[in-house]
Amino acid sequence: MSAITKSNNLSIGALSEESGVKIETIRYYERIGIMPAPARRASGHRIYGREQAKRLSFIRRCRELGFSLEEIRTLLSLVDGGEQTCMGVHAIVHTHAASVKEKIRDLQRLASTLDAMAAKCAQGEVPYCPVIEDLFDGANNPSN
Amino acid sequence: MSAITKSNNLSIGALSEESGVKIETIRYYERIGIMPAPARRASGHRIYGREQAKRLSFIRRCRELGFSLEEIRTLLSLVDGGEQTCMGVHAIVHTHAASVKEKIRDLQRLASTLDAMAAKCAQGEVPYCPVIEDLFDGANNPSN
DNA sequence: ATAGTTTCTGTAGTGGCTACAGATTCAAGA
DNA sequence: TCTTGAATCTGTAGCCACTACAGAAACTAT
Repeated sequence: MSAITKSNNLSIGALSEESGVKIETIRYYERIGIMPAPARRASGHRIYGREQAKRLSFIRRCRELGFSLEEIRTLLSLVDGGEQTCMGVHAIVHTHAASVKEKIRDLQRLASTLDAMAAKCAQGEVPYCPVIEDLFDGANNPSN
Repeated sequence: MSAITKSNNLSIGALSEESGVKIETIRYYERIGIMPAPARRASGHRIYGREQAKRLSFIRRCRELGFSLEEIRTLLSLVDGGEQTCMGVHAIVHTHAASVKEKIRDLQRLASTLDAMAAKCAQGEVPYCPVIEDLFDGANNPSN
């Protein structure tokens, strides 16, 4: 909205605030080569332009979607190299979506096991707990 | 089942095999104090007994349920201190279950966003991708 | 001039392992 | 007994994606 915050010469602090990415993280991204080294003032302070601000926001959105920095690197290299196709992007998105869904299934299994445990456990204030017993004696092991 | 594998003097390798926890991880658990330092042979090789084997299996099961080592440490200190109550255990299990469920919700939101992205993307083999556009131009930002 | 904020570089810590390197020790066969 | 190969030992460094410092320099405002 405000024209001021969309200035063309951003300090790292301004960029941080605008993008929601912490200063240290921005420098980290530069160090690992996922953000390009920006121009510098005579003093050595970094200055960023619109281009870089967009790139950083792209990275942040991808991170929020759970993409790894390696995946993001690949995505960005497609863009940078101009070899970007829907096919390539789709493959990455699809693979990532599949792994997210797998993780959901894992966690759902976990959650129901934990609920079952908690249900057993809630009953008493006695100094012996069936949950601990189960975990110690191998509740998941049919041979016991 | 076999009496042999349930021997009383386990080498670290035997313990590893029995518990399904890698040798390096067992040593790591010892280093961080979640497993007690075992007896040693004259040569310095570690020897474990039933007690420790049970403890390690307990830890492994807890890890499979997604408990952090800190949570496990707390659980174990309740057991070790004899202060174990259903209440205390229940609190830990319940808190953990809640955070698992929260993570599930997060991931479900992610998954549907990713699906929506993939759906847009699957269409063409052209060198411009709507997904990349969205991510670059701030699809989630209503002010754009 | 001075105070307070921002930025700079470099390094180390987080969790939960995992992977080495290089030295010893063990177990089994000839 | 000797030898070979497997197991174990210690210690350190790497993984991911940051985060948190320390100490110095440079900005901004009064």
